[in-house]
Amino acid sequence: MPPQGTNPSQTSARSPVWSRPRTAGRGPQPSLSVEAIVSEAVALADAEGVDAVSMRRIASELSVGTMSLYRYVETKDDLLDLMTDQVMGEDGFGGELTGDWRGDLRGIAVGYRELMLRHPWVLPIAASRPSLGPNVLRRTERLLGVVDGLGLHIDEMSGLTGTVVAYVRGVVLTEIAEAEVVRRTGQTEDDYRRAVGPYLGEVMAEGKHPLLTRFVLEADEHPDPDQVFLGGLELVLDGVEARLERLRRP
Amino acid sequence: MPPQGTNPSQTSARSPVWSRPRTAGRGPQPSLSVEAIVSEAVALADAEGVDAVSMRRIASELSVGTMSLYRYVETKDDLLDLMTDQVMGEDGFGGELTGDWRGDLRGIAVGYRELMLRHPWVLPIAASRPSLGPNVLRRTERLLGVVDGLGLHIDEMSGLTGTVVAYVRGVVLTEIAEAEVVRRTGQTEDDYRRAVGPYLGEVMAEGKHPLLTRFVLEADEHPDPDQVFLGGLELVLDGVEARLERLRRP
DNA sequence: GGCTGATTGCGTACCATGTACGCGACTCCC
DNA sequence: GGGAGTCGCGTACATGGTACGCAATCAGCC
Repeated sequence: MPPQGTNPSQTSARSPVWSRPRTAGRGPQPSLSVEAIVSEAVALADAEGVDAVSMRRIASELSVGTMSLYRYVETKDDLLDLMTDQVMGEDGFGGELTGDWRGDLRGIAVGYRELMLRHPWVLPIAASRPSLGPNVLRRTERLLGVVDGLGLHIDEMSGLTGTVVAYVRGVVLTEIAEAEVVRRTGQTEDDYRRAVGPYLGEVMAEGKHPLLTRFVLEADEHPDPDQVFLGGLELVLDGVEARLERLRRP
Repeated sequence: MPPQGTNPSQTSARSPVWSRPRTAGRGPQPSLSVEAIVSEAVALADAEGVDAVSMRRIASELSVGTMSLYRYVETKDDLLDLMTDQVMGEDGFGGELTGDWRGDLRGIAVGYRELMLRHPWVLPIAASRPSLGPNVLRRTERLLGVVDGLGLHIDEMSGLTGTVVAYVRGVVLTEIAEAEVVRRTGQTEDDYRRAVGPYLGEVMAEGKHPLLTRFVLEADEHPDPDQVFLGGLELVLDGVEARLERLRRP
């Protein structure tokens, strides 16, 4: 990554991947396709983590020279955008909305979390400027649709849904980080607890952390992550409900 | 990073940084200290982003050979843990709790967000297994203290506070990602909007995305991030309130 | 006061990354 | 059949973390 990172540069006008021309014409038959590259990259990222996705690796997996990939994809960031959009379409968006905002919102949140757990590398990408691929657009439309028809201003609609999305991302961020540590170091949560146990024992013996102590001694050691997520989600949905009521009788 | 990433290895028992012996003794006077290294690394990360924090760079900033750092710090990951804990203590934790759970929780959430915006690199670290440094421990204790004395089981206490924390992290994740893009590419949000405008125009013209269209046309173009965050936070706190009421009368 | 052995600083080396550049081979259009 | 545009890709560069081993340094013991 050459002179980058310190240049408030002139790149300010790159057009989005989605609207770049698909030139056709004269030369030899392309032996690859953007789709093939994207699919391979997704498979790699899912199986071995984002770090495994290097241009060299993708190329070798496709039995192709590294630099050949750059005939199809402008930069690695573009590739990541394309990967994200592919994956955002894979679950068919979860079917029609029912009109029950609470159920619909819950369904979307659950589906979004599952998608990100299947493809841990999407979270950081999805959380930055949305790469406006067709599938991302359809998802956004559907999400806003949940609170449509309730007489809200668009800013309120995006505020409500945005809050739920933020919660989902926050939870998933932690879950992914944990899984990532396990994948990279091979140290499971139990290993960790054992390694940290003696130190925590000392800390508890000091007596300055009574609640932490209660937590270590009394808390459920293996809470079901799904239940934890769903519990917090209902809490957030209660918050949405309260807000909706307040907005409807001013 | 040599043979790592594919080894379900035997590392399973590394002790936490916090409990490693500080050997003293025979040799020459150390010309550095862990603290000096950590401080330099934090300064660098804040000023130029995590990517600027390389062992070579820190060393050169301290006018010292690269490999000298490894006499004080075992790996870069350890260094990141140490950096995190340093930063977690910098705001004095925000003073005494008032006993008003809603105000206290709001204060902690606001402070936590500010801390992460000041030091964008902490989020991914804080979200994975907590590096149990002294400052992190005090923060955790304080957070649990907010919902202490309400007669809740420790699992409920950690569920409630965890949900709030997840929301904060989700919001901040997006804010940081945006800032990071600006820092790295120099493309501001307005530049982005301009670059993407024509493409979005086409999409809107198709007519398949009425809500997205409303959003583009009617939504506040420059919402105050603080207000957006606080708005969502109140929503979540309403959810907490609802949950508390339900828990208190079973 | 000199020896022993631990500790410090650090140069060198290895492998991995993204991608700019430019060359030769291919193929469609005229 | 020739020119123009495209494809595949080898080479090269700067950047990253850190294993290894050597020389300089100094505390403690005799």
